[in-house]
Amino acid sequence: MTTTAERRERQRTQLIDAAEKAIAEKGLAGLKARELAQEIGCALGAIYNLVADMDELVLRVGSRTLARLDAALSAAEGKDTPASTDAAADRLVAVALAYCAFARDNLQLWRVLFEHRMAEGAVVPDWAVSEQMTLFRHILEPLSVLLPDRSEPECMLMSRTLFSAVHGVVAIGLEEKLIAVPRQDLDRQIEGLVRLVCKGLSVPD
Amino acid sequence: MTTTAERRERQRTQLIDAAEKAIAEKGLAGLKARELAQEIGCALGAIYNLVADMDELVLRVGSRTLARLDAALSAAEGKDTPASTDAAADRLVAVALAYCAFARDNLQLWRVLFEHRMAEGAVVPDWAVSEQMTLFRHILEPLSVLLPDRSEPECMLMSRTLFSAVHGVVAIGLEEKLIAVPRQDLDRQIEGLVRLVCKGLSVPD
DNA sequence: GAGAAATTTTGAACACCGTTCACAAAGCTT
DNA sequence: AAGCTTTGTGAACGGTGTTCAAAATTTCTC
Repeated sequence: MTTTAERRERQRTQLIDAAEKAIAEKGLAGLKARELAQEIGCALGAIYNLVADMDELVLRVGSRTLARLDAALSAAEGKDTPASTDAAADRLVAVALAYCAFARDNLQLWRVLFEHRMAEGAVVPDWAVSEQMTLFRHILEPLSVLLPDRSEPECMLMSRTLFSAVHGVVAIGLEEKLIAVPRQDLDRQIEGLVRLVCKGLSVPD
Repeated sequence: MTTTAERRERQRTQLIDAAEKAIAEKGLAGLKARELAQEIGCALGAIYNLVADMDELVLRVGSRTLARLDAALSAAEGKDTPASTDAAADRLVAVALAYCAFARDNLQLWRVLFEHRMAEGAVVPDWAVSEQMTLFRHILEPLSVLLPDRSEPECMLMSRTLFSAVHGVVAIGLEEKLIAVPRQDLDRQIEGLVRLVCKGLSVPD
């Protein structure tokens, strides 16, 4: 016997599935409540029994994307923790390139992680925040090897900066604006940037 | 005697003024056709005699923002072209910091430059593209001093990468997401990043 | 200048959006 | 089976950008 709660949970999953598919195919602007209702076979208003509003739905899709991104980055780095600075640099490069590859392969879903701003005044839920933070271990760990004599907060700060820098190159590179790094040069430029930073960090002033 | 064309041109300017003000105060989502019509004292439909659609209006506002950004960057760099690599690095730092300051002081208008994507299939007009390209001279010029033995296309590529990297740090830093570099550390991190890259570029492998 | 023709301005109407809510249907308890 | 509670429904609401027949205005012609 399927309880009401179980069925609802299943339907909620269907809804997120449909939303994920819609965003992947048509972008965030292509996410329509009426289409979703038709897709999962329920009334328009029923959607609001499954999620509070469209914002929550987008957030849930983002959560999935973040989980897949985490998996992709984990797969990219070698199993063992890097001991030498060279290995740490290699690992940072691998993570950056994996980030770029993921963004390319999941363009629309990845964009949503950043282009979606909450409705006026609404606060991002805690679970969404902590999900984002866990991703930083992929950078923080190798970076700590490169910066053995800096404090943990300082390493964290540098992690954020490095992430933001690589993210910027990827984000603008995957737009088709003319100011962008051409797609064919993207991987090379990203690797170059990360190696440049690693070299700069390990060379004394 | 004011001809029809003159009056129309004046009204178009009023419209862009109103749109600029609305975006600066309330963001891109706060740009409403009906409010603009009321603001400039014309009928709703009259807007479409002045611009083709809202996309064009946003583009025109962006054009103004780009012009002010160009002026801000020009003001930030010293008058004379840098001869030494040190001076070139200082200039790149100054430009990056000026970029950050401009973004901070013109947050909503600056965001529009990047977050606005054209409606399906519509192509960005040529004038908008060339405007963007001219901004690169602020980076390309000092960078050429730092990279005397690289080809011009290679310098251009490096310019795009460096711009994208700094842009990423600024863009994420000015969001209030927790993954961001804290605002108080932003300037320091940007300077650090640019100096790191400059150092890496001038040191032989 | 008067009248006709062309042009411009108007705002109601249209298509579409997310969201709500009175009501109908279904499920559950007694 | 009856009554009560929970859930599903889709028309309706307020909002958006855009259109277009008609009204107002300007321009042209004689």
